[in-house]
Amino acid sequence: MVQDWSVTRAEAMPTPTFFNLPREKRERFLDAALDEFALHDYRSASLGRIVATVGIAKGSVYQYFAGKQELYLYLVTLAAETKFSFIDASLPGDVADFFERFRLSVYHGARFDFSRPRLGSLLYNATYEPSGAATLEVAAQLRAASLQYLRTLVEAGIRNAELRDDLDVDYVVFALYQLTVSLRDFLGERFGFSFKDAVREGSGSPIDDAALHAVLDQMADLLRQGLAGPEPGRDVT
Amino acid sequence: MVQDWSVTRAEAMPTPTFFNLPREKRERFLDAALDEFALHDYRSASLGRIVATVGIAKGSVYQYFAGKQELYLYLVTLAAETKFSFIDASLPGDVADFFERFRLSVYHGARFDFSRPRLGSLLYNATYEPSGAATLEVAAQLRAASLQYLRTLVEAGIRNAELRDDLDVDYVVFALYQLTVSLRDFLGERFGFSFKDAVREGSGSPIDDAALHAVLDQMADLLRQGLAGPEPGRDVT
Amino acid sequence: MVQDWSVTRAEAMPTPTFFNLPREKRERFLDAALDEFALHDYRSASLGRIVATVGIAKGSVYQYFAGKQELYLYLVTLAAETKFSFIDASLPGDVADFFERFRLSVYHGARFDFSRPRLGSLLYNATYEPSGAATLEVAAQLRAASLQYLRTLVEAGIRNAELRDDLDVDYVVFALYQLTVSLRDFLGERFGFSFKDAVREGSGSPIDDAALHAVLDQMADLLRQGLAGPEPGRDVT
Amino acid sequence: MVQDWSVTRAEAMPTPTFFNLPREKRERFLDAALDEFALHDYRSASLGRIVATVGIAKGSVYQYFAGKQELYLYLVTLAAETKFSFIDASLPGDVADFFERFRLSVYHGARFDFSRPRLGSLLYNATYEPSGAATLEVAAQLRAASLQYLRTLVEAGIRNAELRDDLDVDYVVFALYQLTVSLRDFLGERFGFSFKDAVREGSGSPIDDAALHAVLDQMADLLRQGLAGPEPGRDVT
DNA sequence: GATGAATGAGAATTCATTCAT
DNA sequence: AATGAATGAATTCTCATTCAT
Repeated sequence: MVQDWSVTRAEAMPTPTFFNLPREKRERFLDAALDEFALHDYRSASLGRIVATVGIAKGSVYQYFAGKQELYLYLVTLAAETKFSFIDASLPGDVADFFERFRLSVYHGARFDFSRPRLGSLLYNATYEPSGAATLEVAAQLRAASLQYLRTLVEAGIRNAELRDDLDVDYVVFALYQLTVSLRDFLGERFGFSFKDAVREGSGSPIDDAALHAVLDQMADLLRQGLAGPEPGRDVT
Repeated sequence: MVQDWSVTRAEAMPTPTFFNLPREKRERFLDAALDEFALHDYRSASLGRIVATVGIAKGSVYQYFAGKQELYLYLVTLAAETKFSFIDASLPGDVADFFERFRLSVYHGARFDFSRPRLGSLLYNATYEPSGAATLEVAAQLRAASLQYLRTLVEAGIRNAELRDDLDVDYVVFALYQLTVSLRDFLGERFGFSFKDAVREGSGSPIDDAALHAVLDQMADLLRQGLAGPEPGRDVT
Repeated sequence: MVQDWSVTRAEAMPTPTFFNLPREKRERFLDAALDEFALHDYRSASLGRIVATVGIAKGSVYQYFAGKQELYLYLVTLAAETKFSFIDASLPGDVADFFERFRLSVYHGARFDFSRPRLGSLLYNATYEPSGAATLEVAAQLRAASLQYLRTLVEAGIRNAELRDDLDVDYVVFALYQLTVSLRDFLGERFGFSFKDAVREGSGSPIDDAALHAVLDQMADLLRQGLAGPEPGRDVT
Repeated sequence: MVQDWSVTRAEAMPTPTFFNLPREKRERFLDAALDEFALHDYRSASLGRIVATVGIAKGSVYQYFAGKQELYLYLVTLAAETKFSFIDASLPGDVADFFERFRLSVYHGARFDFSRPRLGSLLYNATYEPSGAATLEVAAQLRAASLQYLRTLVEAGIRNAELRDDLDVDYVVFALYQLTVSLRDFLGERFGFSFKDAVREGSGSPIDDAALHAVLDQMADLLRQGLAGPEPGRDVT
C-alpha cells in the first residue's frame, strides 16, 4: 500500500443519504462535482453549476455533504485513493532497480491521468491549491503522502547503493516530487492532449505508449546519469 | 536581454492617465496592487482592498486600467521584466560552464525572491494560476519566456558539448523550468522562510548564502551527474 | 385547578397517530422537542435537530403534528399544564394571607423551574416570544391564564381587606405577573444558575432554599408595604 | 446625562458612505430598517425586505454598514440615545422625591414610546432579544445602562431616607427595571394601542395624558406604600 | 405508519464594474 | 480626472414541508 488515507476519509464522509441514493444518481452527482473541481480551483468551483448540471435542487447538496469543503475533501480523497490504488496495483512487486521503480510509478500515474482525466485533474488542482485555510489540510496531506512514498523509495535506493550516498535526501525527494507532478503538463503539450477538454468530453483519447515511454526514459536518464556530456562537463577525470 | 516582453506589455498597457499620475501616487498604487496579488490569487484578489490601501476611489482603477485583468497582466509583466533584468544584470558574462550558468541564474532568481518578496510571490502565483480564461494569456507568456531562456541555455550547452547530445531538449528544458520555479518552495521549507510574511512585512530577512549555495550545489549535481551510485546503477559499460 | 387549558389543547392536538405511538417513543419525541424549544426560540428551533436526536424520519413529525407551529403549541400547553398543576398541588389549601399565598405560588413556580428546567425554559421563552403570527396565539393564552389566576388571587385579597380597596386591579395583576415571570432572571443571576446549562445537563442542581426564600421575602415585602422609608416618604400622618 | 453610549456608538458606526447620502435617502433607509427591526426580532428581520421597501440594491446595505449586525447595533444605539436624551431633557432637575423622580422617568419614557413607536419598539425588542452571540453585547449594554440608572436613583433614595434602609438593592433595582420595561405592554392593552400598527402607520395616535398619569400613580403608589390594606395585612403592630 | 430524499424559497454576503456628478 | 454610490448577479448555506415508496 502506498499510503493510508483512512483518517482523512473518515472526516470527509458524505452523509448516509448520499449512499442511499440510487447508484446512477449518485454517480451523476459525483461526475458533475468531479467535473467542476477538475475544471476550477476550490474557490472558483460553484455548487450552483454542479446542481444545474445534475438537475437537482440546491438543497440536495447539503443532504449529501455538510458543505462545499466536505464535498471537496471527499472528492480529493476519493481521487487520491483511486490513483494510488491504481498505481499500486499496476506496479510489479519485483522491480529491483530504483530508477525503474520510479519510472514505472510515474508511468502508471500518467496512464491514470490520461484514462481518468477528471480524477487526475482534480488531484493536480488540489496539489497547487493555495494553502488557504479551507483546503490546506487535504492539499498538505496529499503532498505529504506523495513525498513520503518517494522518500521511502529514495532511502531504499541509497541503502541498496543504487543511489549516491552523498545526496541531500530532502532535496532529492522534493525534486522527484516536482518532476512527477508536473510531468503531466509536459505530456499534455507533447501529445497535444488537453486535460481540460478530456474532462469535458469524458474519458480521454488513447495515448501513444511508446512516446510516453520515450519521455519517461528521458526523465529516468536525467535522474540516473545527469545531463553532462563526456567531456569536460563530467567530473570524472 | 533575457526576454522581450514588449508584445505582452503593449496589450496590458495602462491608460495614458496612469502615466500622467504623479510618480509618487503611481507607485503607491502599484505597491498596493502588488501586495494584493502577491498575497492572493487572481480571483481572490480584491480591487476594493487595493483602493482602500491607496486611499483612492474605486472608479480610479478604471481610469488607469481597463479592468482587473489588465491590471493583473501589467503587474505580472512588470514583475517578470524586473526579475529577468535583475538576473540578467547579476550574471557575469563570461561563465563558460552550462551548469554553473544555470546555477547562477537560479541563485540570482532566488536572491530576487528573497529580497523582493512581493514581486517574487506575484510571479510565483501567476505561474500556478489555474489556466482559466482570465489569466491564461499572461501565465502562458510568462512560462514561454522562461522556457525560451532555458532553451537558449540548453542549446548552447549542447553545442559546447557540455551536455549530452542525445537529450530530448524539450523535456530537459521543461525539467529545468520546473526545478527552477519550484525551488522557492523547497527553500521556504528548509530555511523556514515565509514568503507570505515577507510580503506583509516588506523586504525579506537576510538569507544564509552558504546554505543557499549548498542547495544549489545539490541541484547542479543532480543535473550534472545524476543520482546513480558508482555501481551497478550507473550504465557505463 | 388553576386554569382550564382545554380549548387551547383542542386546537393544538397532535394527530391520533401520535397517541397510538408506544409510550416510550412518544416520550422520547417529546423530550427531544422540549429540549429544542427550551434552548431556542420558536424560529431558531429546528425540526431537523429534533428528529436527529430522536432518531426518526423527518416525515414522522408531520404524522404526529400538522407542523412546527402545532407541535410548539402542544408543547407549550403541556408545559403550562404541568407547571400549573405542580404549583396547584404544592399549595396548601388553607393559606389565608394574600401575600403568603402569592409568595408560595411564586416559590413553587421557582422550584418547578429549577427542577424541570426544560419545561420552565420553554414557558419562559414562550412568554417572551415576539408576538408574530406564528406564536401569537399560544403566548397570549399562556399569559391570559397566568393573569387570570393572579386576578382571582387579587380579587380575593381585596374582598378579604388584605389589599387596599383603591387598587387598579388590572395594573396590580399586571405588575404581579411581570414580577413573577421575570423573577427567574433575577434568581439565575443571584444564584449563578444557568437554566440553559440545566436544560442541557438534565435535571437542575439543588438550590439554596433559604436564599430563595430571602429573595421572595424581599418581593413580598415590596408588595406588602412598599419601599418608602418611615419619614417623610411614607404618607401616614 | 443618563448614560454614556459613546463606546458602543463608535463600534457600530455606519460607513462614511452612509453619511454622504442625501439626507432624504438616508432617512428613508433608516426608516425602513427601523420598521423592520421594530416589527421583527434580530434573526427574523430581513435585509431583503428592507431593500425592497427602500427600493435599492441588496449590495447597497453593505455600502452603508458592515453587515446586518452592525446595522442593528447602530439602530439600537441610536434608539437608546434618542430615548435616554428625550427622558433626560424632559426631566426637571429639581424633583426631590424618589417616587416622583421615578414616576417622571417612566412617564417620559412612555411618552417617547407612544410618539416614536418605531424607536420604542426596537428598544423593547432588543431588551427581550435572546442572549445569543449576535446580539448579546448590545442587549446587555442596553440593560446594564438602564439598571445603572435605576441603581443610582435607588441609592440616592436610600441615602435621603426616602427608601427603607433594609432593602435588597439588587432586587429592588431589578423589580423597578422589570416594571418599567413591561409597562409598555400594560399601556398598550389599557389604551387599546397597538405599537405594531403604530410602527406601520408612522407616528402614534395621541394618548390620554390623564389616563397615563393614573396608571403611573398606581405604580408609584404600589412602590411607595405597597398593596396591603390597613388591617391586618399591614405589619405595624 | 414510517420513511427520508427532494424541494425551493429565502437568508447574508461579496465584488467587479458602471456612470452621473 | 476623480469620485464613490449604485448595481445585481453570484456565492454558500438553512430548513420547513411534501410525497412517492
